[in-house]
Amino acid sequence: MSDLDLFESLLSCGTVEALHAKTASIAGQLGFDHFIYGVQVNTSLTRPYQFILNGYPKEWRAHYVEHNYQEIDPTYHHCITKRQTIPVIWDSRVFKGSKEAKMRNESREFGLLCGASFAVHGGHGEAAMLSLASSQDSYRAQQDILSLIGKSQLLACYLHEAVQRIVLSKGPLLLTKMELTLREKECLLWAAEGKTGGEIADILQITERTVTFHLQNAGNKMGASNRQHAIARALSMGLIAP
Amino acid sequence: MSDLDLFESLLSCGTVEALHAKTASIAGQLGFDHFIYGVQVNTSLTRPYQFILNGYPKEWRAHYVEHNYQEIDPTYHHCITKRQTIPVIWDSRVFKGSKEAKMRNESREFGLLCGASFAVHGGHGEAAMLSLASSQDSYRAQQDILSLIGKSQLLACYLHEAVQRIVLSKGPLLLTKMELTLREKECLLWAAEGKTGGEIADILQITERTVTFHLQNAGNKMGASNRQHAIARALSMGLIAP
DNA sequence: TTTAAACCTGTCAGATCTTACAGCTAGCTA
DNA sequence: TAGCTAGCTGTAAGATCTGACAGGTTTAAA
Repeated sequence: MSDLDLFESLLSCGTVEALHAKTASIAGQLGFDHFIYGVQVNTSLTRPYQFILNGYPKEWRAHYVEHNYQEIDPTYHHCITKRQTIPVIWDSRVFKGSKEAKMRNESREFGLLCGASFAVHGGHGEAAMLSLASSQDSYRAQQDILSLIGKSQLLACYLHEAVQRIVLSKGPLLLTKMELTLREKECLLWAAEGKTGGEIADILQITERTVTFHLQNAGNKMGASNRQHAIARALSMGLIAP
Repeated sequence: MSDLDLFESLLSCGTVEALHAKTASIAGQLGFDHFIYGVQVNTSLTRPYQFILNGYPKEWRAHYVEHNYQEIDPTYHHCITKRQTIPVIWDSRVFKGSKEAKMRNESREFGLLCGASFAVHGGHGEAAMLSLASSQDSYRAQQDILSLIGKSQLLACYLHEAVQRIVLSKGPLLLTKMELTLREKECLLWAAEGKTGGEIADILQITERTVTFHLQNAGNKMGASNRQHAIARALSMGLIAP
């Protein structure tokens, strides 16, 4: 079975449980003992929606949540907050602050001796990351990570796609149903550029009433309570570009 | 030199020309004779901005543009229009329509015998793709593509990051050092959640006038023309990301 | 042919935002 | 002491947005 077939088998998982098992299996075949996948959708800025597939030791995960380590975790910041596209390999340069180093040392005690994190961003504003870790810390184990970095990144891409199909399409957001029409996007885009209704009307050669209409429709689709909210949602969900 | 070092060398390219040469070199080392990278940003929805790094035969590229093949190109639709995250390997299932098959056959005449396309999406709404092609069409060449698919995907990620850095460093907005006060960020965040001035006043236990004051100051700092604009800028500049 | 979606337009009262004026305190630093 | 910054507050006219009313065309799929 080629690597690609292996990854594609993720796409045929029908349930979260099957996906979890399959991912654990593939990670194991690549030589990783632990994995964790998380995706975040900024449907709300103060309370973003998160879905997590946890293949880490439960104790460490509990410890992480309890200490609110997401706040300081540099891999989280790299992949999710800063939305980088390249992977990050866990080394001392990454965990350079004292708090970060402390967190890293604690994670070692739970068996996460070396590893790397991979980012995937979907087209609907969601940011995801996959972390793969080994309970070996030998030079050999670290070299293995480097040599497997391409396959690992690809695993992240396929896993994200699989999660997308299983969870996000059925999830509370119905991202796929939140498609905006061309006019709605145009109006939102110009509104985000600071244009008033009248100015947008001039730009698009329609009446101000129609601009209001499109912005209203867009806002309703996204559950926005006013124009500002609609713009913020469209931006953070990647429906329009700044 | 490990693969990772090779990919990371892309990040130190200072110019588009250097990046082009380096990418061609890396693609060559992976066994690909041709590459093309394109990124699309929907700044204008009717005429989106595109940046392309063309390592395809010039004749084919000209032919592609002349016939407006972007309209029917299934790899473009997969990576850019539909914003998928997984790669697509060029086979007959992909180019299944008659127009698509015609396009594919013509591309073969220009030396693009087998290949694959890889998608990367950044966190700011941009969609990018990297296509890698070989002028060999042997079973061996096709197997090589499959075995190199992980590295190819990773190349796409690094190339995208490199393009981001070069384009952003030349960009007109070098406002990353913009600093907002705590109150300004708080007000912006709640405004982005759709709260009105009065509601934010209640939340922060200050008067509505003061909310207006902070939002005004934040807007002035960012050169925003109104509240919507300030929210959009703060979001796209990552100033109020939680 | 019917249906649906995208698109477009009008009026109008009331809520909200913008921008101008003006003035206050607290804390820090030169 | 003076100067600066962050934070806070007030008034008021005019611009802009919101929401609820009501109506229309075009296009493409069922």
